[in-house]
Amino acid sequence: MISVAIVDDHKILTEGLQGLIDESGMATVIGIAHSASTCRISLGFWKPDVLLLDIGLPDSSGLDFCKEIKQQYPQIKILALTTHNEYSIVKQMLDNGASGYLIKNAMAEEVLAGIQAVADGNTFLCHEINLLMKRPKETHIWLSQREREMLKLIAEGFTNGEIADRIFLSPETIKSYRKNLLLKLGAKNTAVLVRIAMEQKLI
Amino acid sequence: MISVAIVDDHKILTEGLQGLIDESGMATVIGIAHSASTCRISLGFWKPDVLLLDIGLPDSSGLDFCKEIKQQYPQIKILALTTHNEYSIVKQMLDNGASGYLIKNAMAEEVLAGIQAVADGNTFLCHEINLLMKRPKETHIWLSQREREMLKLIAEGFTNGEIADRIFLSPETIKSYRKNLLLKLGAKNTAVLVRIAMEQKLI
DNA sequence: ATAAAAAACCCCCTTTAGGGGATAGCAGTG
DNA sequence: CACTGCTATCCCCTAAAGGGGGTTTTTTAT
Repeated sequence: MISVAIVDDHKILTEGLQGLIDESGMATVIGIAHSASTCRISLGFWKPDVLLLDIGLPDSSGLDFCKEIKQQYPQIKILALTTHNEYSIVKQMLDNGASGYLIKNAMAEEVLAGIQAVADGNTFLCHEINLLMKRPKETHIWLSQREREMLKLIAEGFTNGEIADRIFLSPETIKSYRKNLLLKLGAKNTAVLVRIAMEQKLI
Repeated sequence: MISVAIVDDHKILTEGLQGLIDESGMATVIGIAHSASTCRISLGFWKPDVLLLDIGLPDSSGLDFCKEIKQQYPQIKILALTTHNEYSIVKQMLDNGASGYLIKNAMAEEVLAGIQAVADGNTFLCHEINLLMKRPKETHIWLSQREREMLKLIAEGFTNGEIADRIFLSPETIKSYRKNLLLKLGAKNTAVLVRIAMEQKLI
């Protein structure tokens, strides 16, 4: 019997999940938390095999929280359960140690299949996410650390000069990065750049 | 007994909701749809008293769908059930005919209270949304039709001149709108303008 | 009735962004 | 070893945005 813990602030969803998992016979829910902080306290007691983790938690990003849990409890398999179907979010989640990724409109069967798969040490992606990740590389936008940093500063309204001062680079360098970002994201100008960045959840 | 229909693409959530409502004794779920199109077909047969409606449907915006349903079936009370806690979304939903608004991290009791309230002809907002809507007017951002239109065109990357051509106005007028938008949203430049617009779901 | 708003328009001037290049070190990979 | 990607730098020039004013008409709400 696989022990499962759930962290999600959608209370109705967690109740539904609990019923679904407990009735499956293959796994049992040993704990539910509605925030990262309460989960942090209880996780040591629960010691679940699998943790179902949402990203939009009220007090923390599931992305950071995933990394944190994996460092403290490397044996716990993390199965992301979110509404996000953007490449950058999925990639970050997997990079941060998640063993699987489900989107919330997945079928109930996929949740159970995912729990089974990650408990067995495999990686599991639900159908829609699997299709997303298998798309040719060119359709995915992926930026370097510096580029993401730049993008954040641009979206915060800093000019090239201000960014240069802030991160101790030449304004001309910032200009180059900016041009490159426009190219990479296929944006005509800053307005579109910021829009795409937010749509793709790059910032 | 209040008859309830649910439209939401999160299958696990709808199952949980169904159990919750059916067990309450005060209402019964007579239909579930996972998309606007399937709901559109079934709604005439179901004739529910209350419709629980999500916004992030795969094939349509719940905002538009709400207006559509209200026009065709004015007697059906619509209770929004979404993840969005932005003023503009709540306001648009209520303007489009919704009788109530719940966010998905609300307590189970609030869902039942909401169903009861809207079935009785009252307006119902869950606790968090009630607080949000009661905040002083100045903290809410609300734009005119023209301003929203402008904002969309700016976020699509059009320059003042291009926008002017497109909507047959003087480029100087567009400039004025732009300056005004920066003021209203408290944005330093276009990058911040677009970011805030997307954060507040104004576009 | 009258006061807000929304909607539309105009001028001057400065700053910032964008389009077009080009160069070069340095890390990791086949 | 060549190649690719990331980092960082520089120049020229044009286009666009932003800051500071200002006016008028129409619509909408009280």
